Amino acid sequence: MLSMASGSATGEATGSKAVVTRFAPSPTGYLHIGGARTALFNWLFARHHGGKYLLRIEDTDRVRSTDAAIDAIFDGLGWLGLEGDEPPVFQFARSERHAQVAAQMLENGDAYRCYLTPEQLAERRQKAQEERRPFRIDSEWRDADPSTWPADKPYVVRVKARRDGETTIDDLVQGTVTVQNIEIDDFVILRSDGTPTYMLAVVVDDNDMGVTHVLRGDDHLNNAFRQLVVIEAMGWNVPVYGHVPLIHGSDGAKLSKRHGALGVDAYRDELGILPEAVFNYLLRLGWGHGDEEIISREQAVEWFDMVDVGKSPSRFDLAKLQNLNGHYLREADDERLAALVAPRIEAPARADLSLLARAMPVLKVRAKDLNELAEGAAFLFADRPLAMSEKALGLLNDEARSRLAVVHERLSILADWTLEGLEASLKAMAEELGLGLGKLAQPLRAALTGQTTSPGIFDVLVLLGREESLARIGAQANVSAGSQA
RNA sequence: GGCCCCUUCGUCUAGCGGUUAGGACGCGGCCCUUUCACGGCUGAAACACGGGUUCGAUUCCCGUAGGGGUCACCA
Repeated sequence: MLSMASGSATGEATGSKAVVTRFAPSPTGYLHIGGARTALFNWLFARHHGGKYLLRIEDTDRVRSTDAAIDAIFDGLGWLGLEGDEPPVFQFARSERHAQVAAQMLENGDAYRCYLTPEQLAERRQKAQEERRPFRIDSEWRDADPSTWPADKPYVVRVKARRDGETTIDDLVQGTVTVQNIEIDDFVILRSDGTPTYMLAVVVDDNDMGVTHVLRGDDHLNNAFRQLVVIEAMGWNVPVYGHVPLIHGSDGAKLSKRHGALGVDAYRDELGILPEAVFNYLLRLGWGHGDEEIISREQAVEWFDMVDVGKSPSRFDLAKLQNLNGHYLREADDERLAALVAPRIEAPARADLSLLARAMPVLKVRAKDLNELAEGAAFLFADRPLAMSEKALGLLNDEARSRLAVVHERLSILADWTLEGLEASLKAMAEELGLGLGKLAQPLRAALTGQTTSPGIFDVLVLLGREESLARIGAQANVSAGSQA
């Protein structure tokens, strides 16, 4: 048995030990953005301190855990580059060990068999509510002599939490938090079917895995006090805790799976976001380093520490993520982007990777996600006759079409089909006609891309090549009004 | 409701007793310009409220209000 009236976990206690962190998701759904950030912080903290970052799948809830979810979680972590340093631990596989610990606690008198039925509990709970007084488990089995334990009735094993004194946790994020022990209930550690609950398993596994720092969402802060009961009963080392505030939706409500929280796979597949953008965005959500905004992985490892994690919850802001994504898109390798964008193009059969990669430098500056990139690239692979947008059509009036005829004529005899050659030729043409370059460029853009916006017109001409360009211009250049193809 | 936590521009944040309260996203304007972007410049925009402590509070303390979390044989 440990100390008397109180237990405590201090931040300094393990300062000299090698850091071991862990991310322990329950596989009941995809890896959502909040979980991803928790994983990120654990990874970063371990890297920063030269420690280890482990993964544990909390699958003790056999009904809600699925293999698909496990795959989705590993998939998401892999995408973000947050794989564990060792093979993941599957909690359910360790249930025998958990039961052993429960037995040990039973033997030491730190836990007891409780024969209260769920119905009895529900009844008491309801009664407490009706009388408007706080409900606390107060099992008559708590102090029953083991010799009176029925052998043939179902029971759960409850921890025997002390009812006097208080417990303090020195949290890396939340600071000093103290709770009266009377608030900590005799929670269940072993279900009536003999399987361990999360509250037991998490403590046993963290201990056995040598976890020194437990960094997780602050929805677990209250749980930490309960887990301390088991830790103290077993005489184990108390880990350093760091409870990170949750991420809320843009409306301020808790970001849950039914309130707009997407899996990281959705950011990748549906929104076309790059992993480095998610990494950077999540890093800055709840953590800051002066005025720094664009932070590389390496820089993050160097700078990250829990003392800089804020105590207040933050809202998820998609616009900022997209802005960041635009930045990383512009920095990204063109071949890589081409490969990512090709599957998103309408006519994938014609999405020539090398052309796409060549076009990428002028395409990526005007996109903030892969979908926009694909839209911007679509004209490169469009079939003739080109589909014209409303606005593009509006640009192609009689006057414009007759100018296109001139352009077609002149370009068809242009020897130097390069950026420089085309620019010189078109500028000369505009000057001869007494027009601004825009008067020529806009109709030309419409004819070549079917849109009113595109990369620079000379780039478009070069990318499409002489033959295709002339064909597209020719299709729209006409002296007879109304012809559209 | 009990317990715990939180509160700087709309959002993410810097600040750690004395600042014209800084940066970023978003929004407005200007510049660049063949369109759209990018980029550059620039504008509007915040210390929730009330008491203290102090020569002086955004910063420290206490309330109030608001927000969040948690109260399972889920994790």
